Amino acid sequence: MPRTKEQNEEIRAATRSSILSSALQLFAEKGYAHTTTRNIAQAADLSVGLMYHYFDNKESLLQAVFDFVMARIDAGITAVLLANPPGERLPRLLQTIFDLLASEPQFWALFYMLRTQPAIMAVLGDGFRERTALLRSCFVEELSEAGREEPELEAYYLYSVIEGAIQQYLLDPDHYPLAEIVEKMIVQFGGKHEPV
Amino acid sequence: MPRTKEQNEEIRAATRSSILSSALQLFAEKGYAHTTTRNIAQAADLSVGLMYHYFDNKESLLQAVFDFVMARIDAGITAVLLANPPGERLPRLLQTIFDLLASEPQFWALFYMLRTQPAIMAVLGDGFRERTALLRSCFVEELSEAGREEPELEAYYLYSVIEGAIQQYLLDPDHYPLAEIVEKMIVQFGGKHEPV
Amino acid sequence: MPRTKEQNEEIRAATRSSILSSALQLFAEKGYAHTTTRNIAQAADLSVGLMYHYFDNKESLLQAVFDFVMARIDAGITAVLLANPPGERLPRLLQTIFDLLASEPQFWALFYMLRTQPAIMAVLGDGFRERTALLRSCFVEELSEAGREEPELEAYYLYSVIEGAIQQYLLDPDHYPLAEIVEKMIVQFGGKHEPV
Amino acid sequence: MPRTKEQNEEIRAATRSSILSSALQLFAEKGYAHTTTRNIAQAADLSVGLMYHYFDNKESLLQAVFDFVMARIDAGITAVLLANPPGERLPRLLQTIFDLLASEPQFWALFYMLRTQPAIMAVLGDGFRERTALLRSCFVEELSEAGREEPELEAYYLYSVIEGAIQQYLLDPDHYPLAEIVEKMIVQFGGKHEPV
DNA sequence: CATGAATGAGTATTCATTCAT
DNA sequence: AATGAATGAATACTCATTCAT
Repeated sequence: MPRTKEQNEEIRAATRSSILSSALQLFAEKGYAHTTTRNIAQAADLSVGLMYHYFDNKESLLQAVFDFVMARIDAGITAVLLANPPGERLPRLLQTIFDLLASEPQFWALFYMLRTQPAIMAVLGDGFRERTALLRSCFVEELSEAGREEPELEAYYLYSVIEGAIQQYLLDPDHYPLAEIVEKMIVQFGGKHEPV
Repeated sequence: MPRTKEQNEEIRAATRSSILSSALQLFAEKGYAHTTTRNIAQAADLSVGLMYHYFDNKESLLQAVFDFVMARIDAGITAVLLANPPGERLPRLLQTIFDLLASEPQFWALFYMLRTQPAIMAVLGDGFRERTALLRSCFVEELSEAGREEPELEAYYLYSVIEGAIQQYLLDPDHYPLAEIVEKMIVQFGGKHEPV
Repeated sequence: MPRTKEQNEEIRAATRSSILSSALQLFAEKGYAHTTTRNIAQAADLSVGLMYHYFDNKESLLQAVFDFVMARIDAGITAVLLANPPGERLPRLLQTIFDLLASEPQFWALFYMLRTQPAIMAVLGDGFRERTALLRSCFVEELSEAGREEPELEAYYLYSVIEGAIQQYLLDPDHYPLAEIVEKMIVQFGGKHEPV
Repeated sequence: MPRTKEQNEEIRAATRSSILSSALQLFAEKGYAHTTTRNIAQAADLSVGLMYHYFDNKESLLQAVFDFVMARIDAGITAVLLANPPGERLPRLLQTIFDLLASEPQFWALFYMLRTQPAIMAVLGDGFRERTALLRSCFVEELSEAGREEPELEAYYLYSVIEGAIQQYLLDPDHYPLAEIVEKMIVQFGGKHEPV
């Protein structure tokens, strides 16, 4: 008797997810080029062949990992946007981003690793630019609502601080004063602008 | 007639430099992993074998390229330090860094590409951390001299803005408002702190 | 209610036949090596696993396809032999062969595709040689009955023309003058030999 | 001191030729799909990598082998055409073709093996059709010169006998009466047509 | 100093076949 | 009878590196 469709889909979902997280782990740890498909299969405790039942090739696995990571990030951001009124979201957004950094540093390590690889940007470049634009436009809206004078420019600036902070943290997590830096960001951008 | 020693050394220096700049160009363009030694040799217009007379292997060539780029950056920084008194160097330092970014973006592209590659950080990691610490200690000194209250923390923050700005610019050079961002940095960190 | 034995056998026969014709189609279209078992299963609209209930492996499926094709050819030949007296069968045999070529070219395409593959001839070689010998001995008998002087040699010659014609036709069905060629064969070999 | 250009070209020519003949041998013996690149390299007594210095990939090696075989066949045909006046070339052409068959059967084995493989015909198909058309037009000319009534049709017929004979011979070289068959061809097509 | 022919270990990918359900 | 998830051996191809000349 064959497995039912539901059984199969469960199996597929579980295996797929196992491959994805092994791949994420390894890509972040050793880099895309230095991670072999065999590495991934071994880490996910399955055969190479099976991996290819789930993903067409290494590149589309990368794409899927990227989407997976992005979905995680998006989920956090969306939750903040839904739970807070415009103009008060910035501190929460920052908190969300940096909480994720502390809890899942490999997400961001992967993110930046991919973003600086020309060969990979050829594949994922548009995805990256879209994300960046999206998040920055969030910032613009918040800064705008908060009555800041140059929301566009400040959004660029803020985005730069965030990215810089994330990467500095990843470079040396034990010494980078993440909490204070985040607080400083919030002070600089998060409070309502009180004109004299 | 055999070449004199000087002629030989000149040739060696020129060849070496040609290899280095070809490698830099290609690494920045296609990434380290996707650049073959043959690519580099062709770009530098010499045989693969000869390249191995100049560099032991691909990794040490990378190391040399890195040193080459760093020397270039250091030169600019040192010049600023020598030409200006403590407490007034910050704006010049920023200007120097971002001038180099505009004129030689591939320097920084390579810098960040390498820094996000685990496999490469295993080789160059210490170099990176040293540079970072060095430049940040410059900032600390300047901020300290300028009478800022939390020079250490501000140096971290400033460093983060700089890195973020550089990478945002590299991601989309045509739209990133580099000049305004730099100006904003100078306003935030470069002016003397005037206590009320 | 479980199926009766007859129902089961009917299903089996139908499934088996469906696999066979899918395989024939695909082998002829893409070649044996380029046809995957999955391809065949999909074309026959069943699972890979089930296919292996019907055929032990790809090779034995090929064997079965070959037998199937041969049976088809044999049937035509036998019918001619039964319906006509010795000495008058040659034109009908030719007609039968070339009618089948026009109606089911993939039979012959497969036939020759297999026959020129060393790896396949290792498996099917004897079968091929037997068929060839059988058909040629038919020719010998006919030519002999018809009073030709060198029936053995002429049978070889005739057989060669037939094979050449089939393959030329398969190479370029739109231009090869099949009908005229067959007619020429009949003129050359099919008429009674009238000694002066 | 590097090798001179001539030395290199000599080496390249020798190696290339060695690869080609090993590939021809193996393709003919085991078929294209069953011959691995490693097989070829081993047979030519060199490394896999080196093979790829000479041929871009397996397919282009096949193409080169095909061209090589064709050049050999062409050479024979051209020589006959040059050495004999129109109208008298047919017997010589046949002799040349079948001499080559006897001396280098693997040429023709390869030829027919390739021609019946759909996947390969996708690559070499045009080459095959060109050759066929060329040789047949030779026949047409000869038959025409010789005053035969239907040179076009006879050329098709003749071509078919030739192909059939070659393949029958390859199927069973020990028993196929090649010499007699060729003689018969010459009798049928090679003599001047003497109208009553 | 200079060349490029040569090596071979390493990698992504395919596919016939098995087997738990 | 039926499914399709799972296996892993096999294969084309790449590339850093060496070395004879």
